[in-house]
Amino acid sequence: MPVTQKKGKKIDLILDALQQLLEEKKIQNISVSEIAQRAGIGKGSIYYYFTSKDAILDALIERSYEKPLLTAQNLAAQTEISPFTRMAMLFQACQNSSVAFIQQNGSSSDNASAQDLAFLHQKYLSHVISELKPDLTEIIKQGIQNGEIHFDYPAALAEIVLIVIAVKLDNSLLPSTPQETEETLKGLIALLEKGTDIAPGTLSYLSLVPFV
Amino acid sequence: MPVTQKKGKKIDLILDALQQLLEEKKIQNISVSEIAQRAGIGKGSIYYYFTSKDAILDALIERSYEKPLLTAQNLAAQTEISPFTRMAMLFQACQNSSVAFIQQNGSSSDNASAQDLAFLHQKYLSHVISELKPDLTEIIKQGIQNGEIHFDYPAALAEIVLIVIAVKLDNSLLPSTPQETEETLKGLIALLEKGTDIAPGTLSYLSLVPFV
DNA sequence: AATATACTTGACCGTTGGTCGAAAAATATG
DNA sequence: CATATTTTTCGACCAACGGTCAAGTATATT
Repeated sequence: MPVTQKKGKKIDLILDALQQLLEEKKIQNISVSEIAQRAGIGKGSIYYYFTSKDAILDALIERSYEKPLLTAQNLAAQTEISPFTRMAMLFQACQNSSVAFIQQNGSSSDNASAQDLAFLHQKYLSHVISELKPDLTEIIKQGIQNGEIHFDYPAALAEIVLIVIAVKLDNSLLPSTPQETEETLKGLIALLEKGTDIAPGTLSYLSLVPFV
Repeated sequence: MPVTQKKGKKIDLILDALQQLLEEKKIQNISVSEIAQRAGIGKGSIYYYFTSKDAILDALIERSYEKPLLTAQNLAAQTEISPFTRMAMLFQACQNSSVAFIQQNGSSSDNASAQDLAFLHQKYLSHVISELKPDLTEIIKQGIQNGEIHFDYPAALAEIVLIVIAVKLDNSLLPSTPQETEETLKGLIALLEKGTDIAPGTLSYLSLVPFV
């Protein structure tokens, strides 16, 4: 049995504990001792595997997006599928992953300003955008080669789309009503279709993304 | 001498102290006692004016953007100036304000992961986008009426532009090299010009915005 | 002068993130 | 199997934190 396997098991135990606790309360109100207790290990052991409380959170977010990110990479490689379909699948893959613990948990007993989740959200946004950008860029580039998309800055376009969608999807940076989100999304689609010479309606699937 | 005046003086003293300290180190490494010490008052007094450490930060950010936001509102009202010029002025006004303490301070002796500034940045982004949105929307609406801009979702367009620019300007959510920022910006301009039937080049001033 | 109100303060409290040395478990070596 | 060596576990411990508070001082009101 390889060492990494065993080490991984313990690490997963800790991450599971944190993930559980995050569904109950906010990070700022979760102590390292609490994580240890929930994981059924001593507090000291936590610091054998992680350098800081922050590092645990980082690892959890990374783990949560391992699978959808892999999906994204595979998607980027499948050139026989239309770039738009692949984009749609990419966004779907993100949606379906365990973003659950990112969502607001208003039922908690403890109340701190909504801003307390800043850590989590900042990390989520940062991670998902930067990881997805290369794949989406690749997809767009292929769309340009196929002549289905007309635009000179594929990487920039990928980043713009990801930023807007991720920020609106997160809904904590700029809390919005579903109507407002819908409007922004429509605007983005209109801008993209007109700005990249895509046939109107091609991108309409984006509005089907199950926001919040 | 009105009471609010005196109270305001003390509050400004506290905010000044925090602003100073933020130029030296990260919030997580700034203690409330330290703020009090720098402000020349007792720690207890801080809690006479603010309910929490977080609230001090909120107030500082709000104070920092009072003037540029006022400028933005005035700008929105001046219909005789071209909407593009007003947009440029708006972005300039934001740049010139005291965003200094938002910037990364790599020279500090203490080292925590860059993510520690999450609070600050989250609040900065949230504040500046939501406050500027109505004004930019108004400017765009006027541009549409003038026939200078063609687009069906002015509010959405304002939000999209603000999100992308603010996120890239902040440069902490998605740390980028100046070249990458330049590329994204060029892409945004191209997308806007093509997507809203603006004459090419009209928006090029955006690339002059002194990014980081 | 007396009373009431607005403001100031630092000692104090409960908790926290993180350290540490020792113990225990696991593994390797003979 | 025993012994040596490394890896892993642990909770008492620490300094430091955010926040409270009762007691004090200034200021205004009568």
